Amino acid sequence: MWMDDRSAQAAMPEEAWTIPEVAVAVDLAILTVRSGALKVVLVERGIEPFAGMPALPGGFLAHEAEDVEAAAFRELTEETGLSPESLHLEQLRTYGAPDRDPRRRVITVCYLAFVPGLPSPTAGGDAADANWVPVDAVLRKRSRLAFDHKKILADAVERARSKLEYTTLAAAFCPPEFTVSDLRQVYEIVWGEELDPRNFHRKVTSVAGFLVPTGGRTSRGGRPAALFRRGPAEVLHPAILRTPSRTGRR
Amino acid sequence: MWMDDRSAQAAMPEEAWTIPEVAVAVDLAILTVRSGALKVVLVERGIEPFAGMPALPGGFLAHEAEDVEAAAFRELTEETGLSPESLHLEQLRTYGAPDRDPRRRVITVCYLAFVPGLPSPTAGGDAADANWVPVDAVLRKRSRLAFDHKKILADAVERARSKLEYTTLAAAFCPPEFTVSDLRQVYEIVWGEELDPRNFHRKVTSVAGFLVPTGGRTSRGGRPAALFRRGPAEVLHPAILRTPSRTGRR
DNA sequence: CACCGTTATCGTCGGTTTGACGCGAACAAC
DNA sequence: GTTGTTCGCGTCAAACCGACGATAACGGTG
Repeated sequence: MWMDDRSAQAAMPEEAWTIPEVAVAVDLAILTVRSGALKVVLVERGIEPFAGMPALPGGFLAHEAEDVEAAAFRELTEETGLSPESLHLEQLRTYGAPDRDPRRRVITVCYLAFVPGLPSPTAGGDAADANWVPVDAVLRKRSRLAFDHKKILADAVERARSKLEYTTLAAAFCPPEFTVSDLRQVYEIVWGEELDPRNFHRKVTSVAGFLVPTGGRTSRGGRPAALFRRGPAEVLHPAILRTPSRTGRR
Repeated sequence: MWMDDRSAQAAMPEEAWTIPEVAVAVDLAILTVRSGALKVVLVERGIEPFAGMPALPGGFLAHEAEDVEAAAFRELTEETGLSPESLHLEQLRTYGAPDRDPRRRVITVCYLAFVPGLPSPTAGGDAADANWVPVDAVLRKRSRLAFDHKKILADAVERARSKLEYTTLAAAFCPPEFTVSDLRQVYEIVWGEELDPRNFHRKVTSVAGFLVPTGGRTSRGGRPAALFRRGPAEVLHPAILRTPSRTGRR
């Protein structure tokens, strides 16, 4: 407590208790849509524990005074080379099980970055490798990640999926000019679910401020499709919900 | 990082850098519905900093190995005397701004407890007082809380409000047998918004598994109302949404 | 008992959103 | 021209919404 802890430390001589300090880390679930798949940046650990095993990028605070979110941005920049200006970076959750690191006590504040256009990560430091990896392969039963990173990744993916329901974020994964089909593919890739092209078209075009028609058209085999640019809206009104069977909630 | 941090520490001699350690606290937004109002447990700080100022209950980890969620449960039990069996306790967010505590670096993992039937808190330790306080009074412009606790409380209240939209939690704040009006009052109190009794009645009675009629009736002035028990459902299908004007989204 | 105020419950109405799906338009390839 | 493909419009029934009228069933008052 801010005040002395009156019950847990009551039996202890007062001068024996000092505020415990633990190592604080940040971990990053950096997600993107690439080559038709939802992918995450994984590094291969070069040192123990879990040497050789894939893990989420992350690290300890650089110094005692570093802001946690700043540490997340710093790690993101270091791992991906991305300049963090136009970045969706949001706190996911803090994982603090006492045994999550076999060496010592570590609690990790996890952040989710779900952004397009990131470059390929470059392995460095104690990371033997760093790559974009398809999420569905990582989340399969047999696949393993270091620490509790598989659970963290699962939480991050669920958060990313639900963000598409309520925000216009999906359009950011499309080229500057894109068709409704391009946009639909982003949804299908992230949700892992096929959507009816006609109903999807009706929904996205009826949300004010989501799509701005450019007048242009593209053709890729069938009837030419109208081109759109991203509109000013950031929230979807109404939302584009997944089928309830896939989420459990709602 | 799990591996050495290759850029932030690159300029430093390798042996000069050790993993920084910070104090980790938990803070609790313990919300309930009491005497017709949404209330939160606040303590009055007995020591600096912010001595004499109201604050959320919370505290540092008892020892280096204590689980974070266990620390939250421990603090909850200490402050309220509640046995934490049937408890909704969920992680809200971690607040880690470097200057949030004027004395030293502290990051705090915040939890939300939104449960009925808690006893009155008993002040102790360095807390000069502990009480249930109406949330709306605390969130007013002129009101102040220690540290960043006002922001934390605002986040907690928003979370609690949205939980009523998607879950059957509100029924837990009603007696074992209750009327639709009892349930509606919970919604109105938490949301700070009046609801149409007729539409509310239609909605809650049409959600499968939410309410189970007991056959009994109560009378409190007007026409006797049917009595219900809580049903097995935990999620609301369809959801009972607030009017969009109050939330911004949707 | 008649009446009234109050609350509960049912029902109606028009509007919106939904999923399922038919259909023709507009292209490319052959 | 024919075929295959994608696109985009339209239809339909079902679900759901907010607004609100109407009635039922009390307790209280005259």
